[in-house]
Amino acid sequence: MLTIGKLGAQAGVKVPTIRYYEQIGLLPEAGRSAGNQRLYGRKALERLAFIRHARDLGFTLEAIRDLLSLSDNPEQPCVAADAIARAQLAEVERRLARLTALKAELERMVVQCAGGKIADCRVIEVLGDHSLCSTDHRHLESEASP
Amino acid sequence: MLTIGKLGAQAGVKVPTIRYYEQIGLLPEAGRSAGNQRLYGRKALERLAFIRHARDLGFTLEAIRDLLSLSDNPEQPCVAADAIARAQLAEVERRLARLTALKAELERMVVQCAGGKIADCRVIEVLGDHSLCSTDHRHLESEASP
DNA sequence: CTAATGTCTCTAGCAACTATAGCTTCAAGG
DNA sequence: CCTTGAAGCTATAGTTGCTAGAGACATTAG
Ligand SMILES: [Zn+2]
Ligand SMILES: [Zn+2]
Ligand SMILES: [Zn+2]
Ligand SMILES: [Zn+2]
Repeated sequence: MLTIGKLGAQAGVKVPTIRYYEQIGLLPEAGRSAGNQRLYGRKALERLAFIRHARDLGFTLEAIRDLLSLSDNPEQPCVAADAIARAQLAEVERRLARLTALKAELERMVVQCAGGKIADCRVIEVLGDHSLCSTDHRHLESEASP
Repeated sequence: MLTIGKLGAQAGVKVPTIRYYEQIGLLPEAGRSAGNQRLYGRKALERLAFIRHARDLGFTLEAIRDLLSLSDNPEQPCVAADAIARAQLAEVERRLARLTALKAELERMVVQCAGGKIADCRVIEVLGDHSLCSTDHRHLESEASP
């Protein structure tokens, strides 16, 4: 049996994060020691490692919640899980496209600046006027984190 | 003079967002009409467009605050502005590298799944075990938004 | 003049944590 | 056995960049 600190160290997750996952129902309520401290077994470690890895791959906690409940029913078909993964892949591809455009614009800005006064700075100038940009990089749809 | 709604429409920024920018001091307090409604001139529109464009390029509000105060001093040298832009470029490049790795892993997962039961699903399997990954895609340093 | 927008303030909520405060429990050394 | 320090507990508030709602006032079109 692991204390919360050991569990966190093994899974690479900070202690308050584990408590947060329990609070939002992503981890089941842990058993407690005589002194009211949480205790975890191998299953909890596996579940937490799953969460951690999925987070590292950019899945949202909502998606992870669904993936976990799917993985609790091993006899079901896996199409739903695959769909979640494909949606995540599509999301990553959209961000990649946008970031690639941003990178191009930022490089252009930085390269074009001759390094004089603010009044002549290309960085400031381009930031004030999107028509100086070479791509249409604007935020069209919503976008989430990492 | 523009009302807040017209200003937002011209700059492509939602009305509550403008009020939010004023609240956090990114926009100066607007003048008011007789009936206490905010009124904006050309300078406010330019400033808001600058903010919007910088946001679209991924700068944080903190960075934008600095850029704006730099652009208010046109006689100063522009090295500080260029440094902010270069830092943003570096940030974008780091995210790009990470997202590229994520994309590779997600593609591998999706392709390898044969589409049977959850118990045999490669997606679920890989999520539970990072050693099945081909790259080290983990969250090493902190990372900010889109 | 009335009805439909538009605007006002204020508060609360979103994701996914992180930090703080003030307490209790545990493990190890003397 | 006792003390000290680390680790654990709860609860609350803060982070970023907005967005949504309630309820009241202003403006404008017909
Ligand atoms: Zn410059
Ligand atoms: Zn642009
Ligand atoms: Zn599958
Ligand atoms: Zn992995």
